[in-house]
Amino acid sequence: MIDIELFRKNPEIFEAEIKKRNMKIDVLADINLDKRRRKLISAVDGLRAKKNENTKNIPKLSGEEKNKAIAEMKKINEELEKLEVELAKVNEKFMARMATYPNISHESTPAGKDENDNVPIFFWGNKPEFDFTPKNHQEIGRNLDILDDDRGAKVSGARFVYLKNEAVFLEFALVQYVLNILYLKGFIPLIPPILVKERAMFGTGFFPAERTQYYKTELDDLYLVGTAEVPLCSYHADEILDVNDLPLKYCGFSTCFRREAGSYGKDMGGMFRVHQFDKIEMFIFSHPENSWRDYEFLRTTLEEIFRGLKIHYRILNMCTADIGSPNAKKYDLEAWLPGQNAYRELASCSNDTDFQSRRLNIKYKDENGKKGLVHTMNSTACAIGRTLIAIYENYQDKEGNVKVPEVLLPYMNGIEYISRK
RNA sequence: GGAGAGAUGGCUGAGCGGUUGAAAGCGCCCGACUCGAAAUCGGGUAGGCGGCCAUAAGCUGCCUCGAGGGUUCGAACCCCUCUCUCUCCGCCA
Repeated sequence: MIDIELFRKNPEIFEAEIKKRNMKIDVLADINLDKRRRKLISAVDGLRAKKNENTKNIPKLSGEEKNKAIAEMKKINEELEKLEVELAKVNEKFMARMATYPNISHESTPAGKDENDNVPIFFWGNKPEFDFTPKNHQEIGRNLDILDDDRGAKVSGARFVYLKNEAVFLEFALVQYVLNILYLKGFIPLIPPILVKERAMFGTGFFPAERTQYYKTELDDLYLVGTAEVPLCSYHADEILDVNDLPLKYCGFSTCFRREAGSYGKDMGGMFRVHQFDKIEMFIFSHPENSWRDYEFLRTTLEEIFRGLKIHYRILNMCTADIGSPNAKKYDLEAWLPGQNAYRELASCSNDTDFQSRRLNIKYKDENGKKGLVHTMNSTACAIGRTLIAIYENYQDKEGNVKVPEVLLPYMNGIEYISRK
């Protein structure tokens, strides 16, 4: 949610932002709606003040005078009710309009029309060289009997998979490896609920913009989260954090569910784009003054995880067309996938500044008792499915076997090589 | 799923249908006392939305006692619905 006071006083900031993001919003119409709304608020408040005054006087009156006062009150009530109904309507409309406004992007976020305008800014490692044609993860996974997407489809439908045999150990090895790194950096580990109320989806900015992307339970008004970001951020909803605890760092392991509406035919087969996957997510509540410093820390932490796995990647500074509406800035980490001969997104890292904290009412209080909205930021630490893909494709050999990355060996029960059974 | 109890400020906990945004206590902040602290004394301590105003300070109006509706001139207090929490029973990883 944007700052309404800022919107009112500097609408040009939002005009510019909307243009930068290629969005179409009639800012002037919303400014006028706000004017109308405030006029109504004044009128309603005035009538209520009159009413409150009469309420105080009535007990002191008696007889004819009292009856007169009561009659007047009835008249005020009629007038008030009309105005209140109108105000409620206007207010609701205005708030719904405000909910469609995006966050103000950071000055370093490039303006762009599509994914071609994302700017690669860091590279690490080199493309591995093969003296054979590298296979894609689906082929590798099926051959080694560590990925079963056919039966996933049979049981649950397209875009569902079974991880099998060594893949299961790899998942838990990745979890161990990543959690250990994060724990040493002061992240508090959480395993959050993944079925959440609508408020959590709205508060984190996934609603109303991406409503169709998420599963809703039929009997209860609960939603399956698409990322642990939702319960991690909502964890401190309606709380005032001690400034000395900032930056407050959490990491959460969760299964993630995405409907992938609108991506028909894209990345079919295997487990690149699936409805269900597990992920470790990092989340930081930060003091606004340190927000951009903490955000870079998040990015370097993410990079450290992938450097340990020795997977070649690049970091993109995402342009305004590709960042989410709550994001002020977003980096994507794209790993090199030899089987696809392409860089593909494995992780993303966003600073949402005060957009989520305003919706979820998350504040800090400093030594002087001053309160302010915290900044929130999140990053993938490890999306298991896609990281497995990167491991399969980068660590494959001529025979189609897969070597286990060194950093995972301590957690693999002696498995060093995944080969055909 | 069945039965019962409850939801009031940072916390505990009072609240008669009409100066109750809310007693009291605790906590916290400021001041006095002290070399300093404790104790004691005095004062202050919710949030949201508007208006005046310099997007400050300050002043001021309105709203908020789980949520929504109803009764009433007037509701924290009466009525209805919902949500949540707790206890017991049943079921269950």
